[in-house]
Amino acid sequence: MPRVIKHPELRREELLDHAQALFLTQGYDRASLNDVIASAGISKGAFYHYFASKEALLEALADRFAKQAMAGVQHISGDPGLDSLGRLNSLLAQSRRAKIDTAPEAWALFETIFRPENLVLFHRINLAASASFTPLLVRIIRQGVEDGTFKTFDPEGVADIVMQFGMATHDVVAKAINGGDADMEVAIEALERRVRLYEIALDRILGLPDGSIRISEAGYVRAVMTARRRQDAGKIG
Amino acid sequence: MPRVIKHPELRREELLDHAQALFLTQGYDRASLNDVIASAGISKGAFYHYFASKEALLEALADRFAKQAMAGVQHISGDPGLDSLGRLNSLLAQSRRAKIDTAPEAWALFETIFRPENLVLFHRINLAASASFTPLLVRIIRQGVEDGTFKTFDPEGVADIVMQFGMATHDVVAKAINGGDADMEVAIEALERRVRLYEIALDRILGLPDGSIRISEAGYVRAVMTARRRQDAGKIG
DNA sequence: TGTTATACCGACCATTGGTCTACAATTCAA
DNA sequence: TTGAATTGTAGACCAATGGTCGGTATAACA
Repeated sequence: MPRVIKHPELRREELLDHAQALFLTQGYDRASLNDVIASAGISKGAFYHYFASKEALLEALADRFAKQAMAGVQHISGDPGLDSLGRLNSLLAQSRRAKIDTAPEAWALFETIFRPENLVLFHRINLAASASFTPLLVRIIRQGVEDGTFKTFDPEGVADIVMQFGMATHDVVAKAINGGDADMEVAIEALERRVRLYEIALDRILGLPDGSIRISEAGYVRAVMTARRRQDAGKIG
Repeated sequence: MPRVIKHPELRREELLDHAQALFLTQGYDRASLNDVIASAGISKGAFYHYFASKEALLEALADRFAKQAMAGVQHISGDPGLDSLGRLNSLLAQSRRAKIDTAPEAWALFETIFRPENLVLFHRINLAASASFTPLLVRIIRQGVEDGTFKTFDPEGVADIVMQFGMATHDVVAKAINGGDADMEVAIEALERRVRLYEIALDRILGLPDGSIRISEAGYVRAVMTARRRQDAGKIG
């Protein structure tokens, strides 16, 4: 094979790109290291020059996801134009949008991504995202408790619950898809219904009137997906 | 190796026992099939006579856990001596006790069990348990909604949230242990605080006055663990 | 220019989950 | 009691996996 030398940063990103595509479509376990390096057109030696192990690759990938998702969210907790509830809503909506936007392939490949073999990857991503988001969340909830908007004795705990709700999406969709009919529409329906439940649950946990928390923009998932699909169809057809 | 033939049921259970011990202490991925068969003193051929794959072994193990956990819980949803809230409380408390009792090794090996490598196993156990518990939970919640005790538009969703809370224990403890100080006392403290939060969260999600839901029996985990430890110490010393 | 550091290659390795053939132990009909 | 079918067991074998290693080409810098 010809020897091509690239800027390290670039090569690293490339590797992450290929790993992402493979991990998302096949799952972390099923996608072999050989697949990754073949896809990236690189040798084994080169790979291990950049990552200490397959595990480390996963870690790095999750980190990148988390970092991307955090972009443009940092400012919210200090935004003077918003009250506590506004900040919380803003953060939730943004994080949700970021989640969907940073991995649109994943959401487009709805049926394949939400499979048990992706548990590990998803968990890692959420763990990384959690590590970044939680402090922000906690700060906002604390502020809300202090100014009397929210009512809870355990802001960290509530923040964790919020993150849990986010992670649970995976299981909700997985259940809708794998359990019986593999209909995408049904899965989306289930997802949106669940998000509505989470909103109200959060309202009540924080002692707010029903309807205060607004996570979802109705139809956003569907919009992203169908846009993607049209795009893919264009590519293939 | 000498050829020893055992009653199939027995051998199967034995295999599950050894698998359980290894999976719990080393994690599903790290414990190799060879480890399992070596531990069980059996050949590869024999193993594959009982299980179609390593995956199937995991599945069977999770099923066994779930089945054990379900024992003595079935009757609750029809208990005429309890109202909706009583049934829910009874179910939650029982399931929690079952969870701890059926895998006391796991809870005794607190530090080793709550590690990332056990994600897969834990998820499988909870999935299996979930499949059994959820219908019961849903039935109870539905009853409560009908008789006006609970207030929610999505009983299935609330049931899922309850299961989520149960599963989240893993992450709570994992965070307390892996993140910084490996102090067991701290981990238990965090766990019990979290359970209290879940209780109140559930109260509010279901539209009940704070303090209605009672999942925990304070100190139960600690009691089981210290008992175990004393026992182990006796064995070693 | 020479030399050190970096990026890269690919043969090689042990281990893994899994298959297969051979054979021993049981079961049970004749 | 015999003997064929079934069930349980052993272990050699397999392809594929994640990972190592010695070596080489390119870049960076003196």
